Amino acid sequence: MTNGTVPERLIGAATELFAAKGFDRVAVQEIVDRAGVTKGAMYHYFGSKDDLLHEIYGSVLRMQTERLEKIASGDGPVAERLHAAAADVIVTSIENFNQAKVYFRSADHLAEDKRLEVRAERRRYHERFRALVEEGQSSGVFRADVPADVAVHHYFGAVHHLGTWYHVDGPLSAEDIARHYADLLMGSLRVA
Amino acid sequence: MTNGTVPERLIGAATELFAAKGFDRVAVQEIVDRAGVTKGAMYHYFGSKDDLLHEIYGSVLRMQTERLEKIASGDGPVAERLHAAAADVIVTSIENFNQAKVYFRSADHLAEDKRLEVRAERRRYHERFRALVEEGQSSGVFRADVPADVAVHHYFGAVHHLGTWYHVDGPLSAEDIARHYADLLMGSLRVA
Amino acid sequence: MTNGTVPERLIGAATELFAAKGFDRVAVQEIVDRAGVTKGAMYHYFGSKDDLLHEIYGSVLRMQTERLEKIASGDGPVAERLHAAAADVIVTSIENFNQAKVYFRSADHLAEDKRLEVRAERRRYHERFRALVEEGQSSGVFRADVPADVAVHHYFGAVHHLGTWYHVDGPLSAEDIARHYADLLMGSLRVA
Amino acid sequence: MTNGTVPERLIGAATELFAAKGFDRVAVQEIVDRAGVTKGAMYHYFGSKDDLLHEIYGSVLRMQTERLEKIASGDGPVAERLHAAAADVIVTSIENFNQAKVYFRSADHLAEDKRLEVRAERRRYHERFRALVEEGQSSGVFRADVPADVAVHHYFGAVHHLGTWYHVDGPLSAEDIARHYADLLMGSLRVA
DNA sequence: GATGAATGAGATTTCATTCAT
DNA sequence: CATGAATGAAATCTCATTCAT
Repeated sequence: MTNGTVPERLIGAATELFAAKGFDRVAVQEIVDRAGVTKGAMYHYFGSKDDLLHEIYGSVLRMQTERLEKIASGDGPVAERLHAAAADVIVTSIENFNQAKVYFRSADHLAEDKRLEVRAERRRYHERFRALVEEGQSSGVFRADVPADVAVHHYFGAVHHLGTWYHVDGPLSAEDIARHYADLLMGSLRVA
Repeated sequence: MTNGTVPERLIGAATELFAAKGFDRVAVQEIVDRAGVTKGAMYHYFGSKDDLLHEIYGSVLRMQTERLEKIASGDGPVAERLHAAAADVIVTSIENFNQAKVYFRSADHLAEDKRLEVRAERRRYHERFRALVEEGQSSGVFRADVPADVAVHHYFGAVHHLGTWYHVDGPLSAEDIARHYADLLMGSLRVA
Repeated sequence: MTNGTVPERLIGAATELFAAKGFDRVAVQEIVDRAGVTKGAMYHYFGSKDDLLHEIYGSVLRMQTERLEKIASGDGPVAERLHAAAADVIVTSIENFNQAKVYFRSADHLAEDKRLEVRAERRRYHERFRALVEEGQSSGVFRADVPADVAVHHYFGAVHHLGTWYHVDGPLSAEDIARHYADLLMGSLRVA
Repeated sequence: MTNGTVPERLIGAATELFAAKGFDRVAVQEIVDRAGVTKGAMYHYFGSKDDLLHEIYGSVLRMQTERLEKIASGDGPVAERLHAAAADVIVTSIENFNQAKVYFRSADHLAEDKRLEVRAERRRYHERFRALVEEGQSSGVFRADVPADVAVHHYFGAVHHLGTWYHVDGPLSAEDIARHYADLLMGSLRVA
């Protein structure tokens, strides 16, 4: 972890450590040791340990929001767009597994102001996804007896949980999981 | 929080605080203050802060394992038993929401020895649930193109996520959520 | 500095150090070293370094307020009461010289809430003293062409300055200084 | 604070900040931010943060010493010269209120070598003022039962205290205060 | 002349745990 | 049974200063 600029190395070290042990279990000293710099350097670039988390958090959130936006606003049938979106979030989460793990498990460790900011962005993401589900429900493609909100929470629960059981070097590739998860989602929404 | 025996009060206080803030954000002092006792008393009954978590953790796990065992070993059709199990875990999680939240989010905060013990128990639970799914797959009631393991992880991801969005005083009752979640699971496993 | 209870030793050590070097120049570590305890012990008894200052500050302020109250509300002629009050504050400041030095120089190092509390108390003290001066002015014993407020600030400036030049083992006793200072005050207020 | 040469801007910024918060509560970063330069620039012109204080300190001291010298060595009656000197120090302190505040409150924050230098200069100032008082005492114009030293300390205590209560935009002008303070001094020295 | 990244030492505070009573 | 004083290690963060550019 001694390649790249100092801030990059710090973000990298923090990502690995937060992913492995959780925000509260990582000391600033560990982060800077792994990045090969001193604490002073870290506080030169980041206002606080929280800032580091916020940065990691924000970059995942931004990426996933952008991708969802692009996929959701495509022009295929809604079932295809939802399937693509559902699979894409898995693939990108696994490709950036450490970042995603940090994102999935450290939501509530941000300080007040940043928490609000992030929560608003998350809500936008959730709503965009829900809109896809609702679109399918209105057009009769998806079952409508389950609230779209509940279905979305259900699915993202599954996604967030990936971090606790999936192993990159296990038998299932990112694409396998993506396909299975998306299939489960599509199946669960099929009209009876 | 001044009713019941001292250990009960301590468990109660710890449950509320761990659920609200997460294990690492709660000081032993807060717990004993809320329980109306002193630190000495806490260390008289519990060996460590970790022990307190372990206790809460264990009681949820034990209860859910017992209930799953009873439901899974019933004699109705497998689809009914799976639906009942899936709904039951939601209802009991919501009925003991704070305990469940602690269970859902503080898995990795246990010390090494207890972590192993708990992990083994969790695995048994997971395997019992998976056996139900496999039973349905073998008998052709459920789709078999998605590994049972993946389906179970998918579902319990959704369940664990409840703690981050569900509110007891919201518009949906425990039974509503239970039915929706179980329906989504059954739908997702239906043969195409 | 290893006699007395732990909080007493801490207050004692802090008083000496704050008096000698000023609040900001004293590390908590120095205080606890001198008191012969650990930092943990200090934070067991005092919420912060500020608290320690507040305690010292408050005890001086309380003592001087009480003494002024008693002297001012006596029943001799106003000139005698003012002279006694002016001399008394010198004597007690010198008797508790370190405490007084801390009080005189570290006013603005308190945190916001405590600063307001202390400022209010100081104002009451100032006003009680000013009332004495005004009483003498109304009754024609003191010159009235100098605002009482200004005269009081003038005198207490002199008093607060004691800490920067007076030495307990110098040629002048507390009583000498007290008499001279009070004489200067009385002289300055004499009608022309 | 972006007019003047870089060193001037630095001195200006430091004066305001030291006056407002005290030397130890001001970070070098704040000073350079307010002056609109970088830390490198500051260390180019000044050897240390201490140096900045020393500069401010020295300029007040030099100015007041010069003015006292001129007034004291005039040829009017000693009472007039003392009154003029006493009033002048007030007026110039208020005209340069921030500088004076820094001077009044940050005496002991200088490093060893500079502290000695400054202390010597202060003593000369004190002695020149005391000489005036003694001159009046010898010639019988002032009371001689109070040591001149004590009277001078008394007066400069009052002067130094100005920084803690006087507000430039309050009801009393610099000249008002100057007159009152000088009157109090003269009154206090009058022979009984 | 001037920059600003980086240091390294030290600041205050927190906290799970122990132990004499 | 229970107390609460005390520990000691570690946590986050600050800051004057240096130095390669």
